[in-house]
Amino acid sequence: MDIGPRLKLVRERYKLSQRELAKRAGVTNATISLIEQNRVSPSVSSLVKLLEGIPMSLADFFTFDEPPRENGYVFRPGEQPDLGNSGLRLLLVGATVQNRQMRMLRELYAPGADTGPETITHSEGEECGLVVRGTIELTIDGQVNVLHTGDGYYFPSTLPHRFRNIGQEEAEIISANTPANF
Amino acid sequence: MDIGPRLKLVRERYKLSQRELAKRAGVTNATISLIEQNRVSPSVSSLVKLLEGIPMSLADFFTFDEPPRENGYVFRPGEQPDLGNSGLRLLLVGATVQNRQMRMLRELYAPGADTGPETITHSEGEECGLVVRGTIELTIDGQVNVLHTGDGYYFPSTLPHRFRNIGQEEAEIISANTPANF
DNA sequence: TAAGCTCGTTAAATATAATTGACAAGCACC
DNA sequence: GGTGCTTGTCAATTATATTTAACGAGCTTA
Repeated sequence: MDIGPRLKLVRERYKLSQRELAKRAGVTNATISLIEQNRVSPSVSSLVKLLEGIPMSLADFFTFDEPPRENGYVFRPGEQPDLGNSGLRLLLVGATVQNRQMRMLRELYAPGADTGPETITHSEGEECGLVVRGTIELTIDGQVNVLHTGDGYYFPSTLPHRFRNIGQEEAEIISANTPANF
Repeated sequence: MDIGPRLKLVRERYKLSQRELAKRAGVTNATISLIEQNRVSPSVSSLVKLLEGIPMSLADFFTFDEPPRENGYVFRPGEQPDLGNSGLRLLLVGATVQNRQMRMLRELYAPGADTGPETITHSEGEECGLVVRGTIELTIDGQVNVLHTGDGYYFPSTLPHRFRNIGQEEAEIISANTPANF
């Protein structure tokens, strides 16, 4: 992932010159020039300063993508970036949507795939989903539920939770959460 | 956003010691120690190396958040009331949730089923969805799109829109919209 | 008890990033 | 042509990050 071109893209999209952004971010224009040429790899703290000058979050920056190709509202499978890791694919619907209010994911769990032995907790928000295929063990606040095709869930993101594919085949969930930031 | 604790959280979730991760990532353990204490702000290139050793993408890392907590959160098919009409079933996930922030529907379109010749427009909100099965013609603001299995959409509810099953078989969409009231 | 391992931390040396101060190219205006 | 402004780039200095090499704490085994 080259930070340089990406930063340049973002900066130009916001119609800022190197010097303008530098002033807002509290760094020098030379820094931006070198970063955009990939001649240095900025420290995270510098990158944060730059993004605050835009402004944009780190998460937005790294999930930033080219503007929509069709009419901007339809997202084909190839246009759904994978936010997951091995055994667990998390395909984001609407990747290029800015300032989103919610996030929809197509979640594909390999047999045995797991969101991790430790549960996940967020500081706010709600999430819901529906099992399209397979068998999922969903643990919410210590309570274990087994979900089959057609079963859904809806819970506050503040509760610790964990997803696990306990079936022999791949499992698929369509999920949505709000607000969009994890 | 403190990188240090975040890195530590991620590293420990993957049950790696500083030295183990250092070896995989091709950096020294001292580097990881200093980063996790926020005594230095790593360069992006170093952070990338570390995440490759886990492995995890930058986007994942920065959208990763603190874990959670809460329950009666699972909804079986028989507990999903139908809000639709003939030819179009709209099954609500999480019917008993109070003061919901969003609404998820399992939408089942009989062949030819239609949300109506007139388009729908709302005063606010966003909606997104994913086609799980079948072929749907989605018209947004006059633009016609044909969606197949795996295709998704995300658009502001203020745009006039219409869904129609143009396939020979039943089509299924999982959708979410926010806020929850139509 | 001591040897041998792992863990995370640290001071000093080295490598890299950020700033300072300058340059040339482009453009507008007179 | 000349002045003044903007743009992005660069060399040398300074500030910061990373490595090297060490330390103490904790644990296991002999």
